[in-house]
Amino acid sequence: MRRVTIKDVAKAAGVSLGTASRVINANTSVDPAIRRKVQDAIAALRYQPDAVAQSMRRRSTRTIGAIVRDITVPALASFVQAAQQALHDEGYALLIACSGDRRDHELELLRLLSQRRMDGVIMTTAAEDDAELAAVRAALPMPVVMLDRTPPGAFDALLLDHREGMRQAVEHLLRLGHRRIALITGATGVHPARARVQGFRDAHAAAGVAIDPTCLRTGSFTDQSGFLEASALLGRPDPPTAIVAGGIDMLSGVLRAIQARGFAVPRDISVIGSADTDLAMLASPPVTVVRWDYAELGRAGARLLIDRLSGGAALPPRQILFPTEFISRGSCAPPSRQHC
Amino acid sequence: MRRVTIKDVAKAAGVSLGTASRVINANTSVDPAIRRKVQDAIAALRYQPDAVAQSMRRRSTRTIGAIVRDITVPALASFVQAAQQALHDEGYALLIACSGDRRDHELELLRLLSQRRMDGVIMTTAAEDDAELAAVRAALPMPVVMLDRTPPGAFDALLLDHREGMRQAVEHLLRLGHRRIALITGATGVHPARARVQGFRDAHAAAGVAIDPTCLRTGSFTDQSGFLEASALLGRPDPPTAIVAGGIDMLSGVLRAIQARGFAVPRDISVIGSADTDLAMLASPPVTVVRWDYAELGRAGARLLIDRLSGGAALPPRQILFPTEFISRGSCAPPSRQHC
DNA sequence: TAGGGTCAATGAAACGTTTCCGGAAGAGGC
DNA sequence: GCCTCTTCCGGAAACGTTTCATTGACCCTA
Repeated sequence: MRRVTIKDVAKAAGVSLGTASRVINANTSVDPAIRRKVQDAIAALRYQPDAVAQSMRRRSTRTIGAIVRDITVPALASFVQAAQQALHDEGYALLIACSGDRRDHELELLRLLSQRRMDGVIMTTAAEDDAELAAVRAALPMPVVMLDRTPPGAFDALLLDHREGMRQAVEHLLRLGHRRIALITGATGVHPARARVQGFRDAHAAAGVAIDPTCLRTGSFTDQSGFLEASALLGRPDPPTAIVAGGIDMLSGVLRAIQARGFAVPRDISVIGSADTDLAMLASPPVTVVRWDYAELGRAGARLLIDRLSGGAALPPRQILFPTEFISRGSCAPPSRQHC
Repeated sequence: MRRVTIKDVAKAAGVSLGTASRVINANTSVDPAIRRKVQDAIAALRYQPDAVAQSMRRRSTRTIGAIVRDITVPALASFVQAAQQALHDEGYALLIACSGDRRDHELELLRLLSQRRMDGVIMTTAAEDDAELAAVRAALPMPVVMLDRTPPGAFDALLLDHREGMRQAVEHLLRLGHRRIALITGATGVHPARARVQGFRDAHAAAGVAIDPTCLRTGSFTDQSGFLEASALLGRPDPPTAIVAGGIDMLSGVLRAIQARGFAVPRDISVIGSADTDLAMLASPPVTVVRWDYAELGRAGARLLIDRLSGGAALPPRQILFPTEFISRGSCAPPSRQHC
């Protein structure tokens, strides 16, 4: 059973290929009677245009590629879902790929997306300044929207104000009396880690409190890293009295480490997370977080891409900064005396 | 700057198109010297085959479509991620689409995936017996793997043994002395809800305990539904002494309802969840769950599809039943007297 | 040496669209 | 009644591959 093509439609309607195509794409004028006949043929044959052939001819796949660290992270999943929905509404589909924040995976995926002729790409990157990554990104023939990254070069970007969020979080802890605050975040080769470290410093500087450099842990953004760093911190003779998890999926690791050590939150240690989740809301006590709307980010990313794809190819790059919000819940308290 | 095509490669190497194609696809024999020349040309020009043109000609996109209820649900995200990884290893990409468990969304997405000539589809469905959905599914020209669904017709399927999992969970509660146990799950038009209800009945029957039909809530699988049903149950004069959340993202809703009512787990009410999550593990007390390996499911789904796509088109449909595991944690206790 | 058989390379067709170009037919103005 | 303009349709080219049928060269055998 052969697939029914536009040729079949044309034959059934007794018109030429070109005419059939014209009524399908409803752009130019065609005689109403003939249009009618073609539409009837389409309906009768259940004709569906072949998207691959259309892509071939139009040189556009109407598909966007997304490279994301790990779609298992709820925040990233909502981002992807929102982007997918917004893109869908505009007739675009979303191809997803997970890099695991690994440089070589990322390289391979970029190659893949370009070979598959994506119309656009939404991505994070494992390292903003890696030369090879930068070269490949720059050589990409389609528009790219960066998610919470600011690599050198002219890219549209969705940025979060982690700096201010972190500043508020640390300010809150300092006000409570904490003087040994730890920050666990990712490598400073990327915007969110850098911005958080800045906010961390900002708050300390404003309060005139010195930072213990060994309490500043910049490794990787994973849950596992959250667990390891927190375990190490808590195992020291002079553990911090508060830990800020500066990564969207690090909170669970930090909490596990705390649980494993038998520490109580917030009596023995105060905790602040980044990005809101079921876990943060329903833990007991509920966890204070710096949060933002990831779904809005997804929609904005789609918007950015669609703008570029519908005529705005030469627009200057736009970087949108999204606010973060400090939500105080029950996981912070003044430090207990024995730890001071 | 035109894209470099195989024609450019052929010209640069001084051979014909066909020859260039043959060395790229390395299938038939070609003179070593010529092969060398072509490979040099490819490297020099940085030629990348155009996947769209290849799809066009080969009649295969090497792309799989996934229709999933909501990728924000961690269990589904790990499924998707595992499937994507396994497919990627075989040279397939994954196009994702979220149906929100809405019948008409699902219909539209199926149309979309067929129009885009996906090589295969992995999907759930909002209703197994809906006539129109069934017709569209059956008319799909590519292999389909069902995720935890058993619609009529011959489909490969990944099934979970929710029945046995639920039986064990309820047995556990009955042993603890509970006599009013509520089950909140999705509509019985789909396998997981049906299987859970069966397991629920199995356990009661085995213990000779009667079921209060008003404690059997089959609505929809969402978090929100978990909240609403649990709120309603807890607001009754004779609330159940235990609630089983029979859906992968219902636990948070149920816990929120309990929290809102001011009930304590497990003193006032025992809780069991379905599918393991950070939330279940890190809540206090940690929540007893029926769990399984969603990533393994994803890999198996990819396997099923790849088998069919590489020669096994005529294989009889395979339905794989995956075990569930009952994990007892701290959220269940004997019912307190005042509720009995 | 003629003829059959192999091997490798060429050229062309095909995949299913869209779009451009030319031409036919009809309408309208003088 | 003729010329021009407009409208609409048909035919064909093009998008970038893969693959099929041909062809040409060469070797081996009778």
